[in-house]
Amino acid sequence: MSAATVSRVLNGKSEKYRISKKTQDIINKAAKELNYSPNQLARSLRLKRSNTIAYINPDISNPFFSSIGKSIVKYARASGYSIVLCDSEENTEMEISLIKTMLEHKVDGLIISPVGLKYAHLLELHKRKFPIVLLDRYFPKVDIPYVTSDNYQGALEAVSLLIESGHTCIACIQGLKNTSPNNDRVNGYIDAFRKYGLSVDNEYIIGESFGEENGYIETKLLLKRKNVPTAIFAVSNLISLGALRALKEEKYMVPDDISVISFDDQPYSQFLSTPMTTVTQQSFQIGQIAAKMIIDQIASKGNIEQRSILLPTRIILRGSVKSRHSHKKTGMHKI
Amino acid sequence: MSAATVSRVLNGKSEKYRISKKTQDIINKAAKELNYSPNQLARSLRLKRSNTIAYINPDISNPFFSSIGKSIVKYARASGYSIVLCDSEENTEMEISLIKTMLEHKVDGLIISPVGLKYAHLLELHKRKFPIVLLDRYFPKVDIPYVTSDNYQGALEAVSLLIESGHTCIACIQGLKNTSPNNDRVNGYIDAFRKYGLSVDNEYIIGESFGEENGYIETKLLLKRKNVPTAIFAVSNLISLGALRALKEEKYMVPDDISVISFDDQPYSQFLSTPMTTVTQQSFQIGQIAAKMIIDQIASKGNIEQRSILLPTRIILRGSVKSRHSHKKTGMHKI
DNA sequence: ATATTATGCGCAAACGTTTGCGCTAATTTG
DNA sequence: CAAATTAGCGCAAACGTTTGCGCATAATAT
Repeated sequence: MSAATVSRVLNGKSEKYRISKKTQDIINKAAKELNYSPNQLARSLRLKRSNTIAYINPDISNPFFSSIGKSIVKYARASGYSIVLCDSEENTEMEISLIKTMLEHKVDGLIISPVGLKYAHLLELHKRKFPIVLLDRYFPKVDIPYVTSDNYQGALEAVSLLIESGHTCIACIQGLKNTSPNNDRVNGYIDAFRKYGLSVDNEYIIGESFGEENGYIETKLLLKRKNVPTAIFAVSNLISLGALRALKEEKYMVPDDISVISFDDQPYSQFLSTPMTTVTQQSFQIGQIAAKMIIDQIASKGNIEQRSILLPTRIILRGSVKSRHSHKKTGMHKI
Repeated sequence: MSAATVSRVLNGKSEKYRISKKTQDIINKAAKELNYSPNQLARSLRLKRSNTIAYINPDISNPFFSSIGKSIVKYARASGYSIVLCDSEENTEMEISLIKTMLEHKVDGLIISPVGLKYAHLLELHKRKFPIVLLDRYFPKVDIPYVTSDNYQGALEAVSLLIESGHTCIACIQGLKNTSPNNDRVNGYIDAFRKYGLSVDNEYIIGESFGEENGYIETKLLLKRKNVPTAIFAVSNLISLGALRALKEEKYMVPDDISVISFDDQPYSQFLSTPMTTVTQQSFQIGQIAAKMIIDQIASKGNIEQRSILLPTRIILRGSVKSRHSHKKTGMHKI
């Protein structure tokens, strides 16, 4: 029984290579008995594909990314792919190094939530027709396919809600500058002001990272200003958590002293001391779509022209936004 | 320039094989220029090691596991290993299948937070001297090395706190039965009652999964009993989240109507409508230790006798536990 | 000048698969 | 019964490394 025959039987090519039923039985039985399992390294080496996809993101412990990770892993496995998870720690150098490692490991494709400040290394892959899809953060100037939420629209609606509730001094605590989700959300913030004919004060667009610490620090500073804003638009779930920490320390009540609205809904959002009004993303779908896209790219050997996907967000109204219209003053009427 | 020489130079074995400085330079320069990067599949095939470790757990989107995942990934990478993350979805069949896949991919070792109901497949690996370490869930009957928290002690302290606060009717909403963290925590619960000479009522040990839904359902049922407990001991972070959901629906206030204490601290725990008293685990250390252990096993080719590690937990006192002692009745005095 | 030792590098096997091609034996056809 | 066809399977190359061994050539010793 040559290795060749074994290979053909075990890979269901008995038909094609006319392996007799008898031989098939012998091989199958032996495989069972010896508990044979193929060496995927050798297989991948020969086949030039590894059935492995890498998912690189900036912070696995962020529930936003971990839930996306879960959906990727789930969908990919159903399609016969394993996922190698990497954490770039919001560091582009690390990201580049991880990609190199993944390429050496011959992953078939790459899903990446990049740090988002540089794209040369990603563009090069795409140009080489290496399967790649961006998730969450993308590059407007560059045509690498991506899937993300409609961050602009989400922010526009969130801030509109604040304005319609009578707020005019609204701080925007942003995440990492010059990344697409941040830009889009900040632009949504700005355009909401425009929409209502208000001017935006750049002094209230602050912050520089998606992390908790940033939310904490910026809120602390905010509360020391002479004009403390009446509302905060937090650009990520971790930022709002940090903001809450600062507000609590400084004994500000939400929403009585200050309103808060946050991007990213989480399971706990409804149980916060004041349940948080959030703009929620369809993270499970995002992951699943990204997985589907990368697998399609792999199947077509990078010769497919893929359209990027923008998923709608949705505002979940809870108690963290207070209306500043006194019932007597307001001229607004519910219909 | 033969492949052999190139290999030796690029792997720093020029000394050993007496490659001339001149040749080294030529090779190094060419490698730079051609942007050469080795094929790790071929390398692994030849070397019989892949510099890859699998981490299988029951739910990546659970922040407990994802933060552990992050620390594993971080430590492993620093030691030159990549991590393949798998999600068994609390399903033993899936777990077995994932392990098979990982072995076929020739991972060098396996860190696993098993479903915890069966261990034959794990024990077999260990007996074959395949590097494996259990994380969080382990098997008392079996000597596979593990790292986990001192769940018994944590539960004992948590429930003792409730009892000392004057609670006697305390529900224990447990997770997946017959898994070690669950057993240990339930035993801690029971022994706390014994310690104070109280009898435990098995009717109040309920539940069957670590998930949110379980916490919700069991709390719902609990609140319909004729004797509603005055306190709930939730055996996981997700269970307490589900409990909160039910309590809110049924308009029970924490801690005035009912006290809650939960295993697993989370960043948001302090911001809940009543900040939650929790028993916190050192998840980052758990991940790091597990990574270190598996790497040591790999280095020793499974010939190391490893001791399992039990990390202490710590109670974080917040507002979700109410004292039922009236100040007049109690004979207890602060010193 | 010859024998010895040191230096520098390539040959070829091995890792475990997959697959085009071809060989033998069995079967069918004329 | 010979020729042609078909059935059934193995040979060997290829994937890209690593490494023991050995072969030249150069340097040194005698």
